[in-house]
Amino acid sequence: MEDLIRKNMERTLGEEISEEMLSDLKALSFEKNYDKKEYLVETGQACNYQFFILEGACYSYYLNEKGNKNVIQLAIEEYWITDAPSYFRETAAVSTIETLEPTRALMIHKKDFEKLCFSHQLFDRFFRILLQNALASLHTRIAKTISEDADHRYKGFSKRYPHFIQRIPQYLIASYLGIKPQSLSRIRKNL
Amino acid sequence: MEDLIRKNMERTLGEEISEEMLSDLKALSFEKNYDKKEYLVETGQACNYQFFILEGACYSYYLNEKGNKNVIQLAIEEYWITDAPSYFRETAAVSTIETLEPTRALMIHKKDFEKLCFSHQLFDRFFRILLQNALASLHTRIAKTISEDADHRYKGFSKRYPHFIQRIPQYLIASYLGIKPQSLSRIRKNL
DNA sequence: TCAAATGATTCACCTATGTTAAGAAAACAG
DNA sequence: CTGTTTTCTTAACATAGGTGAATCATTTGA
Repeated sequence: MEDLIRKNMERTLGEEISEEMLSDLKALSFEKNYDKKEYLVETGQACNYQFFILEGACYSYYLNEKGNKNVIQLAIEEYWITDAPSYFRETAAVSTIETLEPTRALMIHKKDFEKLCFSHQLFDRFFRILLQNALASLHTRIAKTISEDADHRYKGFSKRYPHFIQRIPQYLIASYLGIKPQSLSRIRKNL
Repeated sequence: MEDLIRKNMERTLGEEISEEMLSDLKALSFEKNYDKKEYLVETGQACNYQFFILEGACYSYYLNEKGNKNVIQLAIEEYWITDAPSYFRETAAVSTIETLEPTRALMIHKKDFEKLCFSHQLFDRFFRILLQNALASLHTRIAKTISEDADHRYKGFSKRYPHFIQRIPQYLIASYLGIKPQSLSRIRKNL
């Protein structure tokens, strides 16, 4: 289904987008296929693209000094993912983004992103709304991370993101929740 | 100094803004003074404004079931603060925003925010950049919260936000870091 | 100017989660 | 189908940080 992106934009904006806008988007973006375990972004390099997942699954993580992965984002079909610091400022990526399955993604270069926003106010609005939503979600995530115990966080996560529970390895969900895989296993044992 | 807001916008955008833009902003925003311990936003009510702090200090927090405050944002001069879920979507505020000192803030109603973005592309851009920066910071905060121990988080925080260490009560900083005031006190004792 | 409220510290004890290590189960590759 | 790698589980033990209670210090405001 080629028009996942159109659907995503129209749902986010609450209005239909013109054919012209869509064709400008297609002209300034492209699709790419990745195998399982390939990198979309690597720490330390410039992240020049944001990705809209058309098919597949991936995740982003930070590595700390001890070499542990700390999962920042999970993404499957219809999710947007990128290294925000690098894409939006002019810095090196702080996270790595890796596929979990063979993945097909729509990619938008940051220059083209600026062009799109400049040429259609509706793009500006669309991306502003995406950012607003992301911000609201992160506020909620922070609040839960600092206030709830691991058990509650896992229950809340499973309820809110059942599609992730089915597709993402448990040890990555554990990391996303800020706990160790063994602890998540223990939590699941007690229902 | 009346033009804190201009300074903030120009620094963020990396370019000067026109007199016209500035006067449109002034026309669609207003200033308000708050006493210490007043609410800018209350949980459950619509949050129709975003606030740019001209003078003073405030913080936003979620209350969990047990009635504990969980600090989401801290803000002093030149910081923007609002309840993102409520301001950007059409929902009730999930957080409370309260002053810590007598505070003077510039307020922008969400309707006027839309108008400003619509009438000057540069406003769109400005707010998109604000959001992008906020997002990048939250990614970092999440990563640190789930990967570092309390001691490291406090050290990192003091280094990055020395101005908050001086002005914000310790028990709120503890909450921001996801720990109890007693623990922060224990951490500080060991330098 | 002093009582009351607020914020910080300390301590003894407790608990959730981390650590290490091992083995079972599932997924994958040849 | 079979061996290898990845993911998940279990358990014994260790520890960072939570809890509750008491005390001290500081700020506030009547």
